[in-house]
Amino acid sequence: MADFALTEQRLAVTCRRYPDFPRRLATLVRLIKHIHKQLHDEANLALKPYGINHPEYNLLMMLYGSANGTMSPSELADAAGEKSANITRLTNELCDKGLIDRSGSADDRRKIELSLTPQGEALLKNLLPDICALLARQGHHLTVSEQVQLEKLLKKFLGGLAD
Amino acid sequence: MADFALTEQRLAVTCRRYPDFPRRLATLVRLIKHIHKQLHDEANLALKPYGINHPEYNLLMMLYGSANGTMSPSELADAAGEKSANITRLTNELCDKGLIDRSGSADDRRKIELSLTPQGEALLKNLLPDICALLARQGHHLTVSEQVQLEKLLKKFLGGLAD
DNA sequence: TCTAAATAGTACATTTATATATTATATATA
DNA sequence: TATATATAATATATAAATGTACTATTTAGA
Repeated sequence: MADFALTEQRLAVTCRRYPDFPRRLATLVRLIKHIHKQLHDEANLALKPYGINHPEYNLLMMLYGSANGTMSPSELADAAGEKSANITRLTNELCDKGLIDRSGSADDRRKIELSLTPQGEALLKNLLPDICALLARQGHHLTVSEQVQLEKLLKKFLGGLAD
Repeated sequence: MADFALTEQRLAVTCRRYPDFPRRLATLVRLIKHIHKQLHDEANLALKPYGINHPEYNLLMMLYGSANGTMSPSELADAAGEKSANITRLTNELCDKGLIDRSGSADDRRKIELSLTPQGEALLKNLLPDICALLARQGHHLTVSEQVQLEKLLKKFLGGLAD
């Protein structure tokens, strides 16, 4: 892991050179970046044996968690935090792999409905034990109450970003 | 902003379908992803008028915060969380823009030393007020004590990811 | 000293992501 | 109804990031 102490050292130098620099907030931003990168890399590694990568897994899980089993490309884009143009490519690949299905919507013919195929569901059921284990391992340093607290603070942080 | 409530709804469905799914940790991971994306996008937007993007800004700030004003490409890669091959491209561009300087190291001729040019420093001093304002705005929902608490928890979380 | 292994950086090919423009359909309003 | 505007999805071109292989130099060990 990239030692975060070095980052803090750099922030100290930065504040010495530019005293107005908001050190605490900058620290938070860099922590988020480091954590995100680490989570992304570890997920990719865990998913490789199953032939998909992290963004693809995310799309599958969005569908798995949808209320009625289908989502439009733009809903998927919003849910997964991907640009809609990227969704076209990713869903193409997932279709090619036989993991999801495309079909035109009846009530709005501009829309497309995406859904998991039986193979897609089977793949998820296959890999979820590994992913659950990964998540458990990634969080094992935190007590439940710390997780709750962290969730609360992150939600508040995210809430403030919209304005 | 993508409403996080929808994400929570999807997680609820997921847990109903797959009860072993570690909902709390998955929530944390998705929060980190959402926040990271938002921070990244907002930074890019703020930096656009200055002719650089977020990754380029990060590299400049790593150099700005370095102890002696120089870093090697691999140190930069480590600090900024970029792959070394990507650093070559990014530093090429920053050189072309006249914002950083490349020079061979005297004691190890495999190494390259990168440093900010006067123009690079000037650009940073120019844009830092905007960036500081952005950071302040992004964190304005959090009290100082919440920021401290969040930093503590994120550090603990990051620490557990290395193992 | 000589050779093998390790390290630093980059070039090139490939993959992944984004921005912009285009097509088709739906909605609102004159 | 007719026309303008908005929305959904994608195609295409461009940009950004990654993986792999390669060169040059240094370090370690026979």
